[in-house]
Amino acid sequence: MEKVYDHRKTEKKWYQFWEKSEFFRPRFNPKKSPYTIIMPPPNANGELHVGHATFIAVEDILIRYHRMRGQPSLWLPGADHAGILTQVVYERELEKQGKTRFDLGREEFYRQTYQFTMKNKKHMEAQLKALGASCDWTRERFTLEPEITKAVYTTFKDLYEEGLIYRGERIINWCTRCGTALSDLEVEHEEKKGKLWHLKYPIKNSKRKAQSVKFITVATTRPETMLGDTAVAVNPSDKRYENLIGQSVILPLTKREIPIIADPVVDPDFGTGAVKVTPGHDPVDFEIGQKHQLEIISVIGQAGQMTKEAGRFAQIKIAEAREKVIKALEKEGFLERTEDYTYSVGVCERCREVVEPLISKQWFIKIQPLAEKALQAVKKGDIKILPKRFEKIYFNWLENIRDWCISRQIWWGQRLPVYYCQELNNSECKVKNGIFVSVDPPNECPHCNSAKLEQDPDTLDTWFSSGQWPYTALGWPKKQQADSRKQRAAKISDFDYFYPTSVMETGYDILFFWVARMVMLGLYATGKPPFHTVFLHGLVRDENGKKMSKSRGNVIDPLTVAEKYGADAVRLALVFGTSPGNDINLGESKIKGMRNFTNKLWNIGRFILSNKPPVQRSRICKACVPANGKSQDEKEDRWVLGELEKTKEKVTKDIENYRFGQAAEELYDFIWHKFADKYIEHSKGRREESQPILEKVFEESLRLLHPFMPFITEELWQKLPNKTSESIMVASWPD
RNA sequence: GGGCUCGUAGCUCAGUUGGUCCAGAGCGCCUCGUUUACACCGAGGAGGCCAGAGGUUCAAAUCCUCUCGAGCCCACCA
Repeated sequence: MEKVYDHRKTEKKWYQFWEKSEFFRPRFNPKKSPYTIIMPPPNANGELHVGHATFIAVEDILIRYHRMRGQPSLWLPGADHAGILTQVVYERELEKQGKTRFDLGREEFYRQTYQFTMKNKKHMEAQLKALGASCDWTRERFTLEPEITKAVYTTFKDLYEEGLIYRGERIINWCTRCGTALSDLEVEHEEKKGKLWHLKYPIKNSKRKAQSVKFITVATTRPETMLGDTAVAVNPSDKRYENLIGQSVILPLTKREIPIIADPVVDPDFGTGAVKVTPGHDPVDFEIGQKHQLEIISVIGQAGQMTKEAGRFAQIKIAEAREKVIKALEKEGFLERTEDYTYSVGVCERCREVVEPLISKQWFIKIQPLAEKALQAVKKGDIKILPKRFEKIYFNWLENIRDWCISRQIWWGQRLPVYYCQELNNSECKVKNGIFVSVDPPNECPHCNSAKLEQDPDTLDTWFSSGQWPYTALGWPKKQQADSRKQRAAKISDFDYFYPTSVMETGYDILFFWVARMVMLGLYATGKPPFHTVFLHGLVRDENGKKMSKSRGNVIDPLTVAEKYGADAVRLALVFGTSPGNDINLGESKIKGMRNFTNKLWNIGRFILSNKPPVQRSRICKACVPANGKSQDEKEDRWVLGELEKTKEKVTKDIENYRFGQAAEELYDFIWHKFADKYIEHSKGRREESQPILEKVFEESLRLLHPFMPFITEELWQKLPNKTSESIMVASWPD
């Protein structure tokens, strides 16, 4: 054995061995309850980052542990097409060639993005393997493969036919760069320094009597939207405006007459207590408009410029229009004053462009009924969220949820399974507006048999498909699909056997985006919770707790450090001393420390395995050591075996309770400071006698350590003179 | 506006239902040591009124209240 452990000589070798031996594939056994983790499918548009490495470290611990406990354990890998993000990434690639997606056209763009995605996916698979993920590659899935898409369409159709998916013209978040609608979650809010403009709206007929015109003053951060105002609202209990309610104002610049209305959402203490209402460009105003049946005027278009409704400001970009409107208002004496103001603007999560609320015809999920069940599932304890504090956050989100806009005006993704019959004069089609949903591409309209059909050009929100991942990846709804011959004989499909899954392990940042949606859609489509436990890990930050980002230059690339220090070291560094749900600070020094531990382990092995075999290799167990031997040696023996027992107990309990950081510390402390520093040092004076105990403690330590550090433990296991299985992966967990 | 997390050794963090690992680990620092497992090492050491104040208790880093600091998430802040 070399003096220093070289991970480069072992890691690849053992991964290939495991995969070839089919150790990653669970053996179907109807008598045993399976253990299943569906891997959060990485986005197939780039490299794996340290966040991926975290879930690999944690999920692989769980899977390897349960596998060693004898459960048929499935860790199902996959990749996500990641809708808008991938489209943005590939558009940037095109930009380098001076092209846009429109130069390619929809089909060609899709084809190229598909190729790009496949290339990335392949690369990511290699990265997952390099990090030691013991997932079942024979079951790997991709969100855009036909089977998955069909399953996603099936759910869409069911929801549509139950009236839970509808098409509506409503106010949505619009990204002018991406040219698509976004859900509320895809909009991030940024603080921005701007102005609060106070505008004076003249009250109609107010100058008949007096010389001076009476005004009502409203404040706004977006003066250009005043062109689309269709009311001024005040609080009904506001004494100041009591007698103005019901009157109207003449909207400056447009000369339109709009009413003064009363609505309780208006806060009388904010600003002047009077607010301009622009139902076309503000979500709150939209709701006020609905309540009071106000006209909707869209003055901002999808390209980020003023529409013809904006009159003389038409075609002008928003920012410029803002200045021009202010100038015009000032000139005409409608600008009362201006003050500095910090407000928040919505920006597109993917491209950071400012998001415009505007009216558009989109597809929505009526979410309340689904949310209610998702709430109950956690409240009743059918699903446990760990750490528990996230349950509260989950409840809060679901209790205040709004309908989910699921249509996107992008090309990359699953196209809506919605078709429009062009024979709208047919009576049956008239009733249904010629709209129908079909899982398979239809040849004709189901109502009038017309072949003149058009498919909706929109694509589905990527989270609508990933929200169904736990069951679509397992082959739902095609029940016959089974993996092994035994399964087929028992007529049990993967879905039957492995669903509901055991644990959903992911970062807390996608609790809403993904976890909550999986619960809602899983309960809806399968009638069962998609998993029993949600375990949320923290986000990885740099060694000073700062967010990792390319611009800061503090990014740790997991593959680079794995190459340098070994995948085992990186994985251990990601769990050692961490606690559930709390962020993880990671610096290279920590990884280096863990690398040192792998070397320590290696040298413990080198010491024990290079010892001459003992004169007689007696069977070692606690009972074999004289229970009340009085010699120092016997005390040492009993001590180390007792410590081993304690460690086994603690580590097992820690893993069962998801305290991986604690478990790692226990193992580190026992192996290094108790076993090596104390017992082994002491054994040097009586090597032959202590050899059986050395071997026993070493062998069990390797098994305990294996879920955390799979590679080095396998390498050492293979060197054991009396190993009990052909791989440590399939050895039993020490009890 | 609502909610969450954190504040423990110079730095980064553990500390499970309050008591027999309760004051810990890694990195860093100091002294010594190249004894045939390991210098990616060993032996020893310095260093913390567990943010502050009050309370509950026989007993609190651990539970409760408040204060002060740091960060994060949600929200219809015109």
